[in-house]
Amino acid sequence: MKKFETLEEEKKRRILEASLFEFAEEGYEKASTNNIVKEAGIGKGMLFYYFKNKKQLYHYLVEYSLRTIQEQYFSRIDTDEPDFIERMKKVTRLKWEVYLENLAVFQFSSTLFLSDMSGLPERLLSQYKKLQEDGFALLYKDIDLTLFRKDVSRDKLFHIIQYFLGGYEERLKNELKGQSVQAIDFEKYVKEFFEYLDVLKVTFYEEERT
Amino acid sequence: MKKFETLEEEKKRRILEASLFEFAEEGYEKASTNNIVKEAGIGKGMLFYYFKNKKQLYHYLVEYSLRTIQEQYFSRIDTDEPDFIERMKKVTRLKWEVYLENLAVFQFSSTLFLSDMSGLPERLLSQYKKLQEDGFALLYKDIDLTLFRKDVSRDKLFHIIQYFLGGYEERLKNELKGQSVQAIDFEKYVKEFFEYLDVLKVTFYEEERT
DNA sequence: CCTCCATTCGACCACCCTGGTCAACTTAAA
DNA sequence: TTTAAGTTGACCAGGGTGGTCGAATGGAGG
Repeated sequence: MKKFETLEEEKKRRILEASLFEFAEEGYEKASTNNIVKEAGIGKGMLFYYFKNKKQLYHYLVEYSLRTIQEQYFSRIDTDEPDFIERMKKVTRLKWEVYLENLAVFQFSSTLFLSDMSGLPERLLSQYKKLQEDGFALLYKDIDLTLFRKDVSRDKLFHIIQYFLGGYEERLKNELKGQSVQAIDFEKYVKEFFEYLDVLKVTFYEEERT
Repeated sequence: MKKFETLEEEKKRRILEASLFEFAEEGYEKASTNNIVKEAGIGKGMLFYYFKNKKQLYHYLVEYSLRTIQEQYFSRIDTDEPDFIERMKKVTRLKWEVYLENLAVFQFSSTLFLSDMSGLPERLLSQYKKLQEDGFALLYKDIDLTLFRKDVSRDKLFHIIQYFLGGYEERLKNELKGQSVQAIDFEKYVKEFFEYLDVLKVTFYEEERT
């Protein structure tokens, strides 16, 4: 939609943010265009001047979100780090940074990925598929497997770390819910998180050969 | 509500289940009494014959859920097991069993606990507080701390296990979403889960003294 | 100054759903 | 046959829905 793209940045930001949050919280059907225009501070008519209807707005948001995640997050992951746990440190730190700078996009996406996307246009579906593949590869490519201890299943150690990351992230989101982004002492949580991963290094990696 | 309590079991079950699911999925405000009566297969009038209004129905569901979790789950946790990981095995197995037998209650409760409960009557609030305290004690009371290895923070090992449990549970819920309860090969997941915990025993507990 | 057109607004539309009521009906017991 | 409890769904006023459109605004070009 050229009309929307050429808008001044600030207004664009307000409309995108309001729309992403509304769809994230309510889902497609129940999201209210009235709420969106109220939150974005524009007249009702403008939304349908920029986007021809609710569905087209939604598709625009999906594309925008997938692109943002690709550009801001995935494309910046450092796959030169062969130590799995060290890579997880870097990946997670980057993820949180990008998350806090793009709250609306991430919240919209996390509900999007859980929802039924089968109704989306082909172009968006393949864009999503590519994102999945990239994300998977970036996490596991060129990992040095010899670091792990050998008396238990390496796959299980791998997965335990994954589940731990998921659980920790969720607790973090719950704890920070409602706080303003600026008020969050980011480094404090990074430090604590790294300490946990260091414990996993001691317990999951082979002992240092002296 | 005496009217409702003395109903035949089957009808009671249908109404409870329909209500719990509706409130769980939509939240209090957006939950529709029309949907509930349709799903429960009763006339609109009956719901307001049993419960004087929407709010009273909701309060009844809260109390019912708290009571169910207390009776079916918490009161059956075995606190004689001093080995933390072994206790987690027992607790989790019991939790899953009860979860599958009371899907509606657990789904309602998990949204309830995340929501703002400050508007609830005092009686329900203190009932909830008691549940929290009990749950905490049952998980940590009389644990044998000497089993853990001593070269890393015991608290961190504790928490990592907690986060792992949370992450694993969430993945399981996602994987099983949409499947009918009967179709689930419960034991398969229990077995896999226990294997993970055994890995944690090897890595987090002190080596056997020979 | 006027003209023109892109931009902006919000009142308005027909439609749908809401929590709750109530007159009418059925059932079952006395 | 009488009485009361149980049950129904049409109905209500109120509010929200996605989307439209006539009118107002503002700035550029003549």
